[in-house]
Amino acid sequence: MTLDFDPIDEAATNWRGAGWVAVDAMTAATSITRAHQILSGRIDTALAPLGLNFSRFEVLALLSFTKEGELPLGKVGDRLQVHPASVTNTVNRLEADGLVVRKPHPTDRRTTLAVLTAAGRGRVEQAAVALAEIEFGVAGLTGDGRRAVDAAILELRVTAGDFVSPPSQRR
Amino acid sequence: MTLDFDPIDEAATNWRGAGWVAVDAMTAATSITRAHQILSGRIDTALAPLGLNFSRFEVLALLSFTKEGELPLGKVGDRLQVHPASVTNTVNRLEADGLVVRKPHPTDRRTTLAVLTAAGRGRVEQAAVALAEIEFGVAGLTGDGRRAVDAAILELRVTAGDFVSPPSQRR
DNA sequence: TCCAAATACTTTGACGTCCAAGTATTTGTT
DNA sequence: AACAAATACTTGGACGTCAAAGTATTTGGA
Repeated sequence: MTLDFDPIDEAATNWRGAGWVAVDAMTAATSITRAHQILSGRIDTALAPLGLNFSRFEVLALLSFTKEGELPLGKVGDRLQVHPASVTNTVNRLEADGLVVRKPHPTDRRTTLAVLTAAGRGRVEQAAVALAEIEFGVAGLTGDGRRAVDAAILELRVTAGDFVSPPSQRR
Repeated sequence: MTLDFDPIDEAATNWRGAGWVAVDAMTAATSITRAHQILSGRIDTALAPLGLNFSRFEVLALLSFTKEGELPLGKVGDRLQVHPASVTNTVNRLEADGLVVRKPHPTDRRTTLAVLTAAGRGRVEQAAVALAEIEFGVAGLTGDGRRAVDAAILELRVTAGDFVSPPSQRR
């Protein structure tokens, strides 16, 4: 199923031939889409033996960075930039697997906390190792390539309103 | 819901603090994931009034580049690098909207052709204009940024086995 | 104090993607 | 010629995501 030509390059040629504009924008968008497909596949494959996927892993990792290992569900969504319904769904699964527990917020009864269990803490450590081993799916990207991608996408994220001020000290 | 810090930068700091390795790989992977979210959202928003999403648009565009406006479903999947089941699903919807018609292959009865209808051809032209107007969601990426992203991700796609030989004449 | 508006989360439903299995047809070998 | 293997597509099921609506609780005025 491997092609003997670059499908994105091919698409660009076709677009120009059809007289369509914004070809460079199209190739950039298509490249990013394909890169995401590749990463997502590699990462999910690496995490599957641990019963995790990237979303679930991200939640566990986020919790593990907090002092108490707990965070309101809403905060989780904000940090990871995912829809509230997705947070609910992800936490449901983590809870079913005993990696996280829901706990009422001590003072605000609207709020629910996700709390990392001991099992969850162990699991996230394993997962971090597994992901480091496959370099988060970006094996194939040199250090320069990674920096270039980060820098370019930073512009994109700023225009999307991900955050207001430029990071104080970006390496 | 806009944060006052860069969540990816924040994550990198946390990872280093936890003593986890492959931090640069993590940020690259996270950047790409977030970029995909942003693009996908912008593109789907632009296409929604036309009753399309990016997948459906890609199929129509691909068909429109062929001489006869038709292609076997399998070829569509190969070119767009999506799962056969997804092609079936996408073509089902396009067919329900009258943008495409299924036709038996003249000589191989296993094969089904997707054929662009007149309505489909009109729709894809409109969609191409709509997408050019929003620059495929990559507004915010400079020309340099787009080239950097293309080049970096090309390495990634090659290691993923997307195609065998480097493109003969990549601009 | 009272109540409309905001906030936090869940539920439901529409889609999309992939995998695995199933059906039909063609190829390649013996 | 016969048949196992490969190819092409569809189906069904498990998951994931998002939008919109629903429930509960807190906030911020009037």
